[in-house]
Amino acid sequence: MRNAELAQLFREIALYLEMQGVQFKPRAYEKVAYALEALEEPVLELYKRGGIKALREIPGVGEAIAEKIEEVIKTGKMKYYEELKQELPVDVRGLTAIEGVGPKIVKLLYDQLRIKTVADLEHAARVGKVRKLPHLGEKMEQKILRGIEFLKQGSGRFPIGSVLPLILEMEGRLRGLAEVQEVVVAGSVRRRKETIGDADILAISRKPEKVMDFFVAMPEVMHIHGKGTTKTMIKLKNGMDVDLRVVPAESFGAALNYFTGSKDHNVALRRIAQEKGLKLNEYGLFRGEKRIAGRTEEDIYQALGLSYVPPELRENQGEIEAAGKGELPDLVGYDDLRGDLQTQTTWTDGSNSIEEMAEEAERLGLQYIAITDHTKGLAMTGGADEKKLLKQMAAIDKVNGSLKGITVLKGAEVNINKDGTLDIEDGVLARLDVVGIAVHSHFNLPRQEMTERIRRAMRNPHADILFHPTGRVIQKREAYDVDMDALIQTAKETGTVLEIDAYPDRLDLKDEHIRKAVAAGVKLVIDSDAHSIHHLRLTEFGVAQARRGWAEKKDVVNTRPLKEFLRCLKHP
DNA sequence: GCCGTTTTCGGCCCGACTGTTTTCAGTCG
Repeated sequence: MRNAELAQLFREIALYLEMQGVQFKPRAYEKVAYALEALEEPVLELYKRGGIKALREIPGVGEAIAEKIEEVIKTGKMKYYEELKQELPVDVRGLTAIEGVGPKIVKLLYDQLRIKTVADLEHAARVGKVRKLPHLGEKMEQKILRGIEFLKQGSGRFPIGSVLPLILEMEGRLRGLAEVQEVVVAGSVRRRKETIGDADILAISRKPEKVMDFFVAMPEVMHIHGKGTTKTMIKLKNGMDVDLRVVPAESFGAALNYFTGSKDHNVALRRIAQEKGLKLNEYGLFRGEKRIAGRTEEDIYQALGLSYVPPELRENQGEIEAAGKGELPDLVGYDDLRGDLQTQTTWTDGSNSIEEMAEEAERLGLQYIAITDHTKGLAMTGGADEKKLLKQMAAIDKVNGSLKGITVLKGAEVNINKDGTLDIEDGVLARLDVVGIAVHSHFNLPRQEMTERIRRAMRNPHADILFHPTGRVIQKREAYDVDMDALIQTAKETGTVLEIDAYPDRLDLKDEHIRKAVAAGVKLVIDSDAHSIHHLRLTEFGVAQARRGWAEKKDVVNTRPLKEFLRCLKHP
């Protein structure tokens, strides 16, 4: 059983226990579910390596849960779960996924109407049975039907690249109001998570009614969930929920901190406040009745004895401990990049010429750009063979002759064959400035074989950068099964640079891999993977990803000037 | 059920809004 499936099992147990009104245990199971999802190594491997003792090393896993995991590994089943399921044989996960439906309502629906599935619920709501239940009414019935409709439409999460521009535009409109003194986007958008569930916007205003009226009147609004003077919640036509909160100036920092999250980071901060005899909420940091901080986030962190934690790090993954010791990383900045090492042109599947790409890159302030069109293994893109590559090199020489402010590097996105060899011969690779290698086929190899395949390719003395190392496409394609620890190790040994592909559908490496790579001293590069001039600016998402992985400027080789950058590559 | 410079028991983050209430439960973040 995979980690994600096991996590789901525990999450369901948490829901069942909540339905029964059990105290505290649901949190314990939920916590383990999160921990399992965050775990890089398959639980099975972990167990094989260290048995039940190793399982207990997982945060939140104690004796009872370790035994339950062992039971699943040995028998494929969990008795405790089966019993809970038998007692209340309902699709808790499906039902609670409906907006406004939680475990208590699921239980009510089952007890009163024998509703087990989303389909059952939809039917009951359509014929008007739901509104007759205690605590539910006509409005809840309608809300449930709307929630079911929305669920049918999709996952409910949006890749950050698809929503950030709109959110920033809405922020800008609010900023333009005379009644608004300050406005900031908080939530997972501010933390620059890979996908966004909903957006939170905070504002300071003395006339909140007017701000809320303006907000709900925006043309993108499809539905108003609720509207008050401090909190208003809407759904946009694209399906995303956006909350706007108006807070007093003296609490703005506290509110910003609170609504930026993550939830885990907040909980940890509150614990620290508690230990100091203080109370932290969205209105400020209090000693008794007295507010001792709250106007800015900086004040709050300082009052808690912590250095300021950048939003991208706020996941309770050790940043609070580091902030306490003054050991937070000096993160790579959004303006630090000097070059872009993965771009495609009309020579293959890009839509702009070498010259157009170079000119746009120069306009964006870059000093160098590598042209890395596909190679022959990717026939559908018109991938280059050796001959075509040599021809393109000559074309690049010509462009370099006419451009002054930027250097165009000769590169390629070379296919890694199934056996780990490359699809361009070494003699030609040797003549390129930058060789990127990437997997574009045979995604379903077993873990061991895939790992060996890529390691072999990395050992090629010409292979400078491993492009999009896991191959995932967010919400479309799973990462292929590969041992990333082994790849990081090989990158270290061979001096191969690992790419953070900034294209918002990829964001590959993931944050936890970046963090491991940084810890191992592996060099990173942030690329746009641009297929047109409009994509070149997408590197900002890669920088965000790098920051979420604790990367510093020194870890990212394309923050360096050209000559220094070239010295970071292999030179056989 | 987990966890521990309050370690083997007694805690476990906190508040807004809705819809249903007639003082609050449930959901959400």
